[in-house]
Amino acid sequence: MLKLTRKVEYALIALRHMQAMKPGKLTSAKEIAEAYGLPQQLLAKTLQQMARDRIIEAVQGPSGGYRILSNLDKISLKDFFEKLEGPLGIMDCYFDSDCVQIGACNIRVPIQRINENMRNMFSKMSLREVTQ
Amino acid sequence: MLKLTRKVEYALIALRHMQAMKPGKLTSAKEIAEAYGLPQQLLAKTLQQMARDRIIEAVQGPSGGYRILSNLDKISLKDFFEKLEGPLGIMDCYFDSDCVQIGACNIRVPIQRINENMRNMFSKMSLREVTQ
DNA sequence: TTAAATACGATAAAAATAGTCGTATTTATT
DNA sequence: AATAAATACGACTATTTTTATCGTATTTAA
Repeated sequence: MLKLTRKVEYALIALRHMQAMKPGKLTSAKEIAEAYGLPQQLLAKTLQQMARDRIIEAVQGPSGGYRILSNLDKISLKDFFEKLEGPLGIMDCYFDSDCVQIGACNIRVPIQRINENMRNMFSKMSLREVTQ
Repeated sequence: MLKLTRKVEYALIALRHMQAMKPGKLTSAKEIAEAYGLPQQLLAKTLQQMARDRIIEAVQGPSGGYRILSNLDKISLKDFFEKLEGPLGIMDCYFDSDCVQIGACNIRVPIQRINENMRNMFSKMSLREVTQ
């Protein structure tokens, strides 16, 4: 309950790994996968997604790989989570509107209050705090 | 991602329903299920669990049902979630130790920092804040 | 005695997550 | 120019988790 997905987990591991290296130096998906025993293909997809989101930069070809692109201080955990996994909320009704409950539901307002607290909390934490 | 389960959702709906009634009055699982269009048996199990946890009280026999037992001000959301779903944490490594990573993992410490923040946040919110 | 309610283990169904496969593209190296 | 090592990514499969149902027992008011 209230769990992160592997995708996010692998992303954090990879970022932390990249951050520990000399600036500008590239790391490949294979290298990270072997270092931490992660499924390479799945990790690669996660890295590709982060590249699309401009968090990291991808370099193709042999001796290619990935390196950190953004300033991780400026990315909140909330934004990071949402880039990888979509809207952050304790319950779907926060952004879905196809809930069958409609009028009957009696917890929508309190749930949104919890959501706000969560989003607020993750807004205040930067990605660097986690990766450094 | 970072979602509540239905069990918790149903529990909150039920609590809120009971709280809106005259003190001491009983409500049945059937009544709540019909009012909010929830699966009765699953809701019943959730109510039974809350009864075991002494959050609500169960009365058997016809004209039986459930009613609030605890002072909801004194139950934190953290305790409530953990009673229903077990330890609250963004990742299993917080309480599991059978993670294959063992030494290799490089995000255990930062993850635990996030966990602490989450637990702290939910410790500060009472169940009543959500149900009132 | 009956019926309406809780209690709960076992199982089934559905959904979400995790992982793999195959193939295309890019590009440094030879 | 050919090769090989890397990223890119859609489609698919497997696994796990969540959600829901079934069946039966127990309690107790009427």
